[in-house]
Amino acid sequence: MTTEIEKSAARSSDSSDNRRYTPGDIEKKWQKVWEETGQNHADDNDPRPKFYNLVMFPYPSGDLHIGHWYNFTGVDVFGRFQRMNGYNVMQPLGFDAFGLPAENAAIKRGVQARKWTLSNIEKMRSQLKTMGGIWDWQREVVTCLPDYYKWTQWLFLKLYEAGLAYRAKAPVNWCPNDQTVLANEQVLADGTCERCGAVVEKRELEQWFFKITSYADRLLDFKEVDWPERTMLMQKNWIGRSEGARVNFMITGPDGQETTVPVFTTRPDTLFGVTFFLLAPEHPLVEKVTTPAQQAEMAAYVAKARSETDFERQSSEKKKTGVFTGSYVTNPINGEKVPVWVTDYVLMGYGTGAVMGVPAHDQRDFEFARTMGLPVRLVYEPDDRSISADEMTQALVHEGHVVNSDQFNGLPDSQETVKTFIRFIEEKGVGKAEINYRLRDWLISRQRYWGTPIPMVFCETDGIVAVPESQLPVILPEEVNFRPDGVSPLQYLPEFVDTTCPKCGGPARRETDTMDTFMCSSWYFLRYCDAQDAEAAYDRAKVNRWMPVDQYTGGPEHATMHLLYARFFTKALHDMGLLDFDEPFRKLFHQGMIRSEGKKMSKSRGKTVAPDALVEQFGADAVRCFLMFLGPFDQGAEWNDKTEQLLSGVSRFLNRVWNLVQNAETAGPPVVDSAVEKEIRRVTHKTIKRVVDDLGHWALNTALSGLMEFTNSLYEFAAKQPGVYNTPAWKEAIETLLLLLAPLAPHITEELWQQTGHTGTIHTQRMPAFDPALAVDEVVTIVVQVNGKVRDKIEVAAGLGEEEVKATVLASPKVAAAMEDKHPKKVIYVAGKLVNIVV
RNA sequence: GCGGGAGUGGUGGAAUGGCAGACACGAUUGACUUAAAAUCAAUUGGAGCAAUCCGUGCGGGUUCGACUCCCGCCUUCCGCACCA
Repeated sequence: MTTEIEKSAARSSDSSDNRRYTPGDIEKKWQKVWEETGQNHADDNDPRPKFYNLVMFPYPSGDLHIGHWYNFTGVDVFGRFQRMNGYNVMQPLGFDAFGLPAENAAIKRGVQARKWTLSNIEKMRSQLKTMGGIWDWQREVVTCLPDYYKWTQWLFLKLYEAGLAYRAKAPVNWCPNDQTVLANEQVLADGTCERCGAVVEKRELEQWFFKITSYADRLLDFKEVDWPERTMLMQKNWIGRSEGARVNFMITGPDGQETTVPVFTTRPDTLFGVTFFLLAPEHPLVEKVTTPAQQAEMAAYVAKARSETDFERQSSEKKKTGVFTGSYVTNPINGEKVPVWVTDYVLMGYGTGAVMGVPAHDQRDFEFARTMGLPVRLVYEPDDRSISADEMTQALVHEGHVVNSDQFNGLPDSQETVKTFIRFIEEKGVGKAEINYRLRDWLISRQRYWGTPIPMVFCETDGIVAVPESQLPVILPEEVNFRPDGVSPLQYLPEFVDTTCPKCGGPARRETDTMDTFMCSSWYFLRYCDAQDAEAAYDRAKVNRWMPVDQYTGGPEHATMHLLYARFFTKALHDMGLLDFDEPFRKLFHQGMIRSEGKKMSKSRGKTVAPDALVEQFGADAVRCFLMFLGPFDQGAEWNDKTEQLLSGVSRFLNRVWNLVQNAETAGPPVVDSAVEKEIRRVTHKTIKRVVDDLGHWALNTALSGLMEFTNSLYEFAAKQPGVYNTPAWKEAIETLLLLLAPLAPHITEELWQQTGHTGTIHTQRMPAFDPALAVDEVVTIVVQVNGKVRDKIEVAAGLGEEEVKATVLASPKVAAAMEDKHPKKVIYVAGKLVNIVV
């Protein structure tokens, strides 16, 4: 008889048992060991094949939230998996450290942007270390430090030398209240300033651009990459290639002077249908061709268009508006004169800023014609019915055959017809075939302080002069005063602005704009290959050792920004002879995002959840598994009150894995039952197949459920036959479980690996090899259907032939009952799976 | 408007055209406990006493057989959006 006190004592000693799973201690212990043994550093000279596992680096916003953890855990699981497949995995991390939030913190709270950023990095790095990732910290890059941005400046100079950087006037977002330029992200969807709510205006400023448009066609070529279809499609749409023609019209101004105005059109086959001509409000000819009688109305219209936000102006719901210039243009194909109008639906930034109006066959032109009472002339007619221009309610697009077009009448609506027209205008010398892109040149100037200074000076005698390489880096001053007056605070620092011209030695001013932060992220993956190089941006041999990136992981929101810029950079550097390849990222994967209240979890958007408390309570392994168990990695997850409940499931699972190993320690001697051992081996090898496949294609949630099922069946084996403990098959099973789980839960598996008598780290072991012979089923369950409905399930020996299986099925009483004495018309047989009897 | 995803129990989610709901969460019950937590065991899509029937956003179709393929819708998320 045990007393209550004794029981209680047993319980409390049980709870302090040192064989209990205590993630906190285990995780700290192993993280220290891993760091000391340097096992996460990828050596350049390692003979194993390389695997460059890259994740989009974070912005150091202040603290690491659960969304970061989700992202980085998935990447780390994949990297660890590849390492266990025998690769020399390089998995670096760094910080994209220039950008607006630091500057806003400086303005609002008076902290120095640099200090704010570096302390955030410090904090995030230490938070990140608790997840036990294989980040190669020796390769860390921080883009706001001079030893990095020196080379960003150097790359700018290289692009400038190659003729890929130029300076031009361009409109920027201007807040009249704050007296400052805003980034596009700071302009809200309704066109107001995110800080003060004032309506944002456009201003023309001299800006630096990169000629990304000259790479448009190269960027449309995806032959060398294995990317998600949708990402390539987004880039294709963004680049927006359209084939067509440039056609020259002749405007006669009020002074009688003639000026050639080209238009771009994808439909030169509708040239006979032109009934008016349109100019964008910003078009340089507007003032010149407007007659005195129209001047006042035109000036008002242009001023209004300029003051409108892109959002207001580009709404397709908006009614068509416009003003007649009073002038006429000559259609080169038939010599007809048509009126020239100005309208805001023609954009200065696309094509030539001038458009030929073909209302019969373009919906926008049709609406414009109806609003302004302009004529509509059909140059295509449907093949099966006749229509009249007066009765049309919408434009006729891509239908019928050519009419009212002289010798072209009767041609079908086709690419061939378009080409026929292009040949004609080329022969006449009034135009030529042309390809146009939606893509614009990349504007990299920012009237901001916290960014890489543009290494250029302005000299009165020599004009724009590049800072020589030997004078790099152009250091960004740390102490500045912020004044909300629309210019970079750098302009108020004479010690920064005033310099001497590198060419003539005379007085010169430095460029005070800084670079778009996308510049920093367009080459960081190269710097990781040689992060500590003080002599060069990167060593060619080292970059060749690691590039291209084998696996790149990041959010889909970067499809048309960062991913396009980085490809452009790589191609441009390749063409300058600075790289041996021209595609940076071989494989791409977009992880989903953790959302709260439907929106991406991020500090700038409000609510975030910190992982620290969860890690403290359940351990990093449990949090890692939990996040990966939420669903497919590319789907992300909604974070709400119920989400965290799922953590207890994986936490229990890890405890069960732990206890499974402890139970074997206290179990008696093995009792060998060859049939049971065979069964254990079968389950083990089926699991290897499943989990390895899943880990290989990012199905991390099902990899985990496979391991849970495996663990559950091991418990069942042990419950049925306690003698299985410590049999060779059992040991193989436990070893397999630990190896397969290691990428997901690195700490507990390392600890148990040691406990089960292994030496050396589990993480550099190879993944267990799948042996198909051991995974073969001996007995299979055949599903029996009658007319497609399941009526019975029959167990048969796996090798049984078709006829024997059918005979067994037909002998089933349940099947007989379902068949109701009818004769089988047809019997479908799927080997090892199913028999369907059709009666 | 165009392009691309996604719609499955109370919840997160599984399912090479072949047993819908694996694996978990939650819930209910039981064991252990003075009690709770933890753990273990059982049940858990709906209806029905049952045999059985009904169920993967909606409507059609292909097929012996459809969550899966095809056509037409609806809802929702993402990207682009007056691009000539």
